[in-house]
Amino acid sequence: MNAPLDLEARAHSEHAQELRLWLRLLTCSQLIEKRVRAGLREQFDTTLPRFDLMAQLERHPEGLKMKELSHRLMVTGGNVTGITDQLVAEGLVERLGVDGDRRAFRVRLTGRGHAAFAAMATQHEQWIVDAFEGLAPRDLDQLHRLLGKVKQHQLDINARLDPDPIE
Amino acid sequence: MNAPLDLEARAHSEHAQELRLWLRLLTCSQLIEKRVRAGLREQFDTTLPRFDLMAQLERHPEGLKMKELSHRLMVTGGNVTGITDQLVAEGLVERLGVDGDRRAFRVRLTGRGHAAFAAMATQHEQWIVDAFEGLAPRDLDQLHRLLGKVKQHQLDINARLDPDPIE
DNA sequence: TATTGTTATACTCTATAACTATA
DNA sequence: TATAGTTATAGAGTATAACAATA
Repeated sequence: MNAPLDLEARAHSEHAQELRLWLRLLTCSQLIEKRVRAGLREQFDTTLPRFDLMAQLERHPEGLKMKELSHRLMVTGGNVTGITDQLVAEGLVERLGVDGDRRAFRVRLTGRGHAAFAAMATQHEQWIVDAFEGLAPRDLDQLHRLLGKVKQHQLDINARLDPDPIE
Repeated sequence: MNAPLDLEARAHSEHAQELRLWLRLLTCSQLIEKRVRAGLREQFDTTLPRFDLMAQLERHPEGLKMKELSHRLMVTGGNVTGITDQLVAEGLVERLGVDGDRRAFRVRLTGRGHAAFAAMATQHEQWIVDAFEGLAPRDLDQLHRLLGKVKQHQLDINARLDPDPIE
């Protein structure tokens, strides 16, 4: 993996404050994400989208429908089918029928899937703790709070651009 | 594009503070990046890696070697070759010889490339200003400062894992 | 021998659109 | 007609490894 020398080169004008902030935000998330992806690949032979799908299912022991997964993971339906197929083939998740709608499935973690996710989540948590160990708890709080404003603003923009509210 | 409902579902344990911060950071950067990528595609028929490569060259009017681009963009050499080939084919960048080393090239923006980048950069800047318009200047400063700590810590970790200093 | 850059290849992730089956 | 999910396809983005030319 190369060193991130100069991604911030994109900043160049009178709105340099926002640009520099964005490029720094992007660099931070890329650096952390690269380590997480590499770790998932090397230690668990899996990928971030697969981990994220399993994380959603761990939160919803009763299972989630394909459409719900698609929404929550911010990807289109075909991708969820592909990732789910892989996980089904490995016995980590299963598709169950939905009462009253024979078109739909609930996708749920199997026992093996739950155990496998627990092992990955423990390691994942350690990577993240390491990534932020340089910051005081007060800094963590402040960052979380400020990023909350940023996140809410993005959601507002998306809602305005694409008035497709959450069911 | 779907709404990012519940990516923060990954957080689940006693280190919830770090996990929630990480997932929020990731969500923010994904939301902004998706809009930037979509805009570059729709309005300029280009991609983020191409934009980033041109941004590096704009900063270095004398040109950069392929290896330097690879380092700065955090991708491996083959990718830089591919992106550069596209941009050369469109007349936006050019490869020039390097005195004293016939293996290497300098890659440089052409006049057309410079003009094309200027138009994209103006629009890009507006997307980013919009993305952060909900925050007070004071918040922007604070975020920038805190993310500076995060970034530095990631660089320290990478330097420790991969002692491959910048030439 | 090491380095610069290219080529070839493969894999993951993604979006789009056409499709099947149910509703 | 509309919806849930699948399939097929194409393209972006990436890494790896083998290679040619030069140092």
